[in-house]
Amino acid sequence: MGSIHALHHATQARDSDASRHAIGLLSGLSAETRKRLEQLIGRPRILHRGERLFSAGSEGDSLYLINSGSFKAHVDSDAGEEQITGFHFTSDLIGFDALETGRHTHTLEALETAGVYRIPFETLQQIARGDSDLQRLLMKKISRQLGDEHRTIFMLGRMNAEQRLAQFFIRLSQVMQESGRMADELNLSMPRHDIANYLGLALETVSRLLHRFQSSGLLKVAHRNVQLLNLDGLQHIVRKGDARLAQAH
Amino acid sequence: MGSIHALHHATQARDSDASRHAIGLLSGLSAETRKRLEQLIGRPRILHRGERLFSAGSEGDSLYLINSGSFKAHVDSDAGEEQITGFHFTSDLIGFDALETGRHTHTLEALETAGVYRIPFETLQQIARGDSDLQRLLMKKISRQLGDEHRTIFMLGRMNAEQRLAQFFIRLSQVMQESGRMADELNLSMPRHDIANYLGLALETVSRLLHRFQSSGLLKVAHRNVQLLNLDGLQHIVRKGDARLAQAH
DNA sequence: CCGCCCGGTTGAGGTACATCAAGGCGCCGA
DNA sequence: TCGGCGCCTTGATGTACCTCAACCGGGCGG
Repeated sequence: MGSIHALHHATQARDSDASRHAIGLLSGLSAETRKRLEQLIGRPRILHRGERLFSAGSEGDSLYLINSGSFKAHVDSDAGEEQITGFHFTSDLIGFDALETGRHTHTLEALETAGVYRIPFETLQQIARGDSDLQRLLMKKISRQLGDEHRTIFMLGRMNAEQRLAQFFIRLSQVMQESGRMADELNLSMPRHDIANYLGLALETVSRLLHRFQSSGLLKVAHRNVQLLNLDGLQHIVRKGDARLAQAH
Repeated sequence: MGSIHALHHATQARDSDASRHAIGLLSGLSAETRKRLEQLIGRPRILHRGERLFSAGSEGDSLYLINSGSFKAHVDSDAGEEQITGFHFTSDLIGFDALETGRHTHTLEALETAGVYRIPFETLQQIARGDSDLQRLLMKKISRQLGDEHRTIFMLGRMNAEQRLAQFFIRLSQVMQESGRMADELNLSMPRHDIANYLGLALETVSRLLHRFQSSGLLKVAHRNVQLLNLDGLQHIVRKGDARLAQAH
């Protein structure tokens, strides 16, 4: 799911703090490289809900570092059908998809007010030429995205509805942990419609499953706030594909 | 589908010729770089059907250039369920998935006898440091894979069975064209089971659809040989999701 | 040349999900 | 305070596809 990073910030940091936060992701790099990167990126661009960072088919020669907020990435058919390929959140690096042809293969749309740094790819690569750590970091980020998409493909190809939703929450929880926040409370930044679309389900199915999960004591849902009460149980569903087994234990 | 490159070679070239072919994919690079690469790669490793180039979870510090033959890439659940994420064929560069953590996220298995060059990633990157064309080539290859996986995700999330199979053949046909061969005759290197798995369908469904496509005059299937008789019709199915429209015209 | 086995086809029946349809609820603006 | 409108929930029905099961045919070993 790209990095399935689509959570609300409970607190919105001041711009300067937030900036340091996202750029901090580039730690481990030499002071020299960091300095050059900081000069390169300038001020973040602000987007509001529904605004597009870029669209499928548009030209792209840059990467974008998400400083705050969240995005959905989607591809669209000629008929205008949309399929969300992943969600992205603070510290994600996006835009790799334009590298092959110079045009983006998917669209990135803000789920809430968000800020991103634009990083011209050519310049970034010049800097990377002199810093193998940065080179490695870039490869890691793009490789991670490949891994995320493999997981998404597995989900869509082999999992039933329960497994999909359970895995969705588990991965959101993991992302929370990685960014150092509570892993058992989620504030979803996307509507049910987008969750369903991402999972390849009808939104009614998602709604019913949420109800069932709550009845099973797996989680507690209030609007877009979700308390994860039994992560083991969710994990159990993903493995066995049967919710009844989860509450049995 | 990675590059959905899984076709038989109608003719098997001599080793030296085949080698030149795959390495030829690196054309556009400077003579100096090509020379260094050719020194780097040595002799190809030969794998037979069912053998694994690498497995999910295993350590990986190299890329692999497919010189001949074809592979399926798949991820597996704890329960041993397999989901094919893509097919790869001659001239594909694979193994990017290990870059993030040093371990592969999926398994690559030969569909037929195949030869691959191993390219240690660290060394490759050193060479790339002095050659921005090679750097760009690497990025293009990995970016292409991202684009392929986006298409796969769309297929699994939004398309019905007919659309999936039609798209499968269209993409195989495109790959044929790119490698300069007849675009209307396919010699599949994978069994029905793998096609079905990749498309997220039961193999019986694939079998029935093949029959229907043949009845509609869209293609002619004999064992693993498939003649594409009406690519426009297939394209029509992908767009509209309704085979009856295809034969109507 | 025969028989087996694997990959593929064909058929009958079940089901997990989508679709269609009718509310409910919280939020915003008047 | 009251509509009105998104967003979500809940229920009733339909169906695309899966599952189970029998069968077919070609290739290969004996």
